Amino acid sequence: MTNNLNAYFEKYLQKEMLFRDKKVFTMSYTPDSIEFRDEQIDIIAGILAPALRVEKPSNLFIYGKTGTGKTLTVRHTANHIQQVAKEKEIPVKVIYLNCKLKRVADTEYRLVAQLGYELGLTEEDIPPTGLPTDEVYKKFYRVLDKQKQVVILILDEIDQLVKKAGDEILYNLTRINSELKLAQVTIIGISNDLVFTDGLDTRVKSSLSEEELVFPPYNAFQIQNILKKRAKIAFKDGVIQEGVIEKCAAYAAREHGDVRRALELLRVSGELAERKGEEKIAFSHLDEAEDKIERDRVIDIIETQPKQFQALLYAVLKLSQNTQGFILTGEAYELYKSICYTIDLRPLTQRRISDVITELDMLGIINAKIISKGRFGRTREIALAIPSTTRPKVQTILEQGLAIQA
DNA sequence: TGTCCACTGGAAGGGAGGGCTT
DNA sequence: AAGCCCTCCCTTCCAGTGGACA
Repeated sequence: MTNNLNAYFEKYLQKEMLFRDKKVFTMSYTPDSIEFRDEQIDIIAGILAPALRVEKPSNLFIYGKTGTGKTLTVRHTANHIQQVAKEKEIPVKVIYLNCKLKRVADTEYRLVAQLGYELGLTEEDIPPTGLPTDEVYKKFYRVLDKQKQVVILILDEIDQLVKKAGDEILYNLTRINSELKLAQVTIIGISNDLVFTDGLDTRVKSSLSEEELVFPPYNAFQIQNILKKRAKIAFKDGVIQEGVIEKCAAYAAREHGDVRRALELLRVSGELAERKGEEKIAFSHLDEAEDKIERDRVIDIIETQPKQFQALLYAVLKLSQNTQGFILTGEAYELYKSICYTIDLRPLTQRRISDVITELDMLGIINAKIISKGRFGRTREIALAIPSTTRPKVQTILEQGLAIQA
């Protein structure tokens, strides 16, 4: 390769590129118009409109599965309101927070701190850690209440927040208005979890869902439509083989109508085709892309896990090579312990490992199901949720990460 | 029918790592 | 520097449990 580098780059430059503009594939891309969501936009706009009269809009709760356009639609509508407010000098402020982002808004302290930052406080006012939580609240209230204004607080993936930090935080937030003299806060909660509110404190529940809105999944036709529109911007003319978009949409529709998936699939297909120097994106690229996306996701997760998690995963991997069927918690724990001893790592307790198993399950790296073996106790059946083609690679990564000689 | 296994998962708490105020 | 308060990761302790078996 070294000797041919010039030739390679030369060829690279000459090669017909498939992409015209990749920005439509980024998360932050907002199309001028949002397809198939007029109804939802109208409803949201109607609910938020009182903000323009500096009255507090009702709180709103939005459900819908991933990739159904919730975030996009809400932000789109809220931005419009803010735009109008700005022109007419009406004091409306929109704050958008994604509660899932680690180290941003996944605990009560950090959420409130983040809200403070959004309102102009700095890390000097609220350090990332250290203050009592109610002190952070006070600082937040103070900056919020400095002027008469309506604040629209959009909490995306709010279910994640509650799962990690409990629902007390929502209780505090819904009561926030009674603490304020000038400002008013409206909360828009967005959740992927359709039964999320079931577990909430009833007071929180009723106050948070003054209004509710459900985003249905897109159907195959709608996904197709959206894909075509974006593909027109993203790719040069005629580089997508007939039927590829349709199939892409069909995949995604089957997988719960997730447009984000569909877009990613299309992008990766394009990249694969381009890298191979092909002129058209074909069905084969679509299949390859599906594989690659899953593989990258798995590898990315595994590489960033702490050693303890990796050691456990290695144990599960080894066990699933040697035994047919399921692995039980006890077995996995025993092997994990002996792995720890050979690599000089202090093993965690079984209780902790139990939580680690749950975490890996939630990441989709393993499947763990509680079963009862009657007289022989209750435990979890664990199975690796990694496609067999990816396992050798995973094994190498783990062996490197843990410094194990194969 | 009751027993009893091999765990699960809740509760409490410790201590390391951080930063605050005084 | 002392004394708080925070989060995160972890341990210890323990009550709870579905269902095969006696």
